Amino acid sequence: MNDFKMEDMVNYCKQYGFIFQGSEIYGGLANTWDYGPLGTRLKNNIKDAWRKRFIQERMNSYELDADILMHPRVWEASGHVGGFSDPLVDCKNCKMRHRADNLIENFDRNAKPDLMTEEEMMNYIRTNKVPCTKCGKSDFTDIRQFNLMFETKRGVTNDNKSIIYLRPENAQGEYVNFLNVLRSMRCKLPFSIGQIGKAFRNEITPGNFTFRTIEFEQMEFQTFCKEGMDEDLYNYFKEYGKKFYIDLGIKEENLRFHDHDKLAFYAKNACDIEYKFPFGWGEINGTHNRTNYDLTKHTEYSGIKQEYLDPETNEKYIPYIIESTYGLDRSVLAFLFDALKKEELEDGTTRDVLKIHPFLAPYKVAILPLMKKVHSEKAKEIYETLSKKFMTNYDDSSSIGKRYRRNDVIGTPFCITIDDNTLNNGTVTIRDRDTMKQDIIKVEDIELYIMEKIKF
RNA sequence: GCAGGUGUAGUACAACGGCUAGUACGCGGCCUUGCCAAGGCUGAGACGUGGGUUCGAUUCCCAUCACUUGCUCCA
Repeated sequence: MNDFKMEDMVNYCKQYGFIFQGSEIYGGLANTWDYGPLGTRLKNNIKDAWRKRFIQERMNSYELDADILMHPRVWEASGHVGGFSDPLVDCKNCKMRHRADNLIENFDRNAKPDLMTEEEMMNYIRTNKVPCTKCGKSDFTDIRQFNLMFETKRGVTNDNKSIIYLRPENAQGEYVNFLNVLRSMRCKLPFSIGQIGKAFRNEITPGNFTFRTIEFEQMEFQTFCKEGMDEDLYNYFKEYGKKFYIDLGIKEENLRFHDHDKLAFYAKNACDIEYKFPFGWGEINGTHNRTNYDLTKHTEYSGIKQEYLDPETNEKYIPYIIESTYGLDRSVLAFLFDALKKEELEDGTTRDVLKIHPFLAPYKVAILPLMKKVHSEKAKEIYETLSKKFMTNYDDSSSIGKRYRRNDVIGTPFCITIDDNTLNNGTVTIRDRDTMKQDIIKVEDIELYIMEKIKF
């Protein structure tokens, strides 16, 4: 169980510079959040961990950085222009909002709202007096479409042809560059394209802090393979993803798989990794077997064959794709919830400690001169050296105990105290956040000492 | 987007139709101390925004924005 509620987490993040409300001085903008100095470090460290695990340590994995803005035809091919919207109606009586297709389906299982146009759905509801599931009356507004893609326009003209979209998912960037990566990296199947980047969805959201936002960042991993290998890879990447979180310190009991029983139209199989947030289980990763759907569609819409020539069999085929997407903002939140602890001390008081994996910690080490007047000069010297290697914090105000606490609460794994011994013998006291144990080590050994313990 | 609730320093809370809007923790500085939130002195910091009523509004009213609970939505 988490020690902190969502509200406490929002305050914590604000207080210590992890996450601030977006546009706060103007009253805030719903569901936008800005990462502060420590949050940015944490987020970047998660990206680094992911990049190391998914790109660097895997043969045949390549990173891509595709543009957010893409040709509008991409979203026609992907189905987002046609299908990424919901037909919604409001009950005029009780103000309840419904999806028109769900209303019809509930009313008559044999009706096929998927095959109806908007107008046909409306007519069906009116002629059959389909009732509101809440109040029972049948008095609805017209259907309104909510397309979840953010639109913008390019150029100075305002005609429809100039509408472009902020990408609602990153995957298409990898798909449209399939042939480019294949050729330039001389890939053989199976190979993977990973990407970290932002996506945008114009959703009506219930908030939950950074769990659901209109602008969000994802770490994606698309593996291209031959049909037949797809299910093995799908199962492999589910486990691989879970291991990623566990290796970075998330407790296993706070993670679970959630297999989708209702699949999106492109998917053969889909499974989420969920984290136990205070509001319930929430998706932090999704792995999908997208089959050859996407590349087939892009072949169709672009007229360019998205095929692989198997060098051994000389067979040409459109590869299957296993997609595994990691929500970066959600991962930040999960890591924070999992690591932030209230710890009871011997004297009965408590301290908040961010017991986060050292690889993810915003600062790796804090330099604390025991006495400001006597030890600051030496402390700054050591700071200069260490900061070339790690994110290093420097704190010389208030008592030494208070400075330990300040660093505990932001997750700094090591605190180094500079005292008279440093001046005389060249040794420092290094204190471990989790064990509270202290070691006396030589100044020149600090780097190796820390390096050894922050490995991932 | 609908319905209800809530908006006072970084956080938690207080007060008031009119005087310099208080307290605690946190933050800065100085003194003292010197290895786990010590003490003293001191400093900075807030009535979400806009309009209305009023001689005067942080307080009452309206709107708006944000947060929040429920519904809805969620590739």
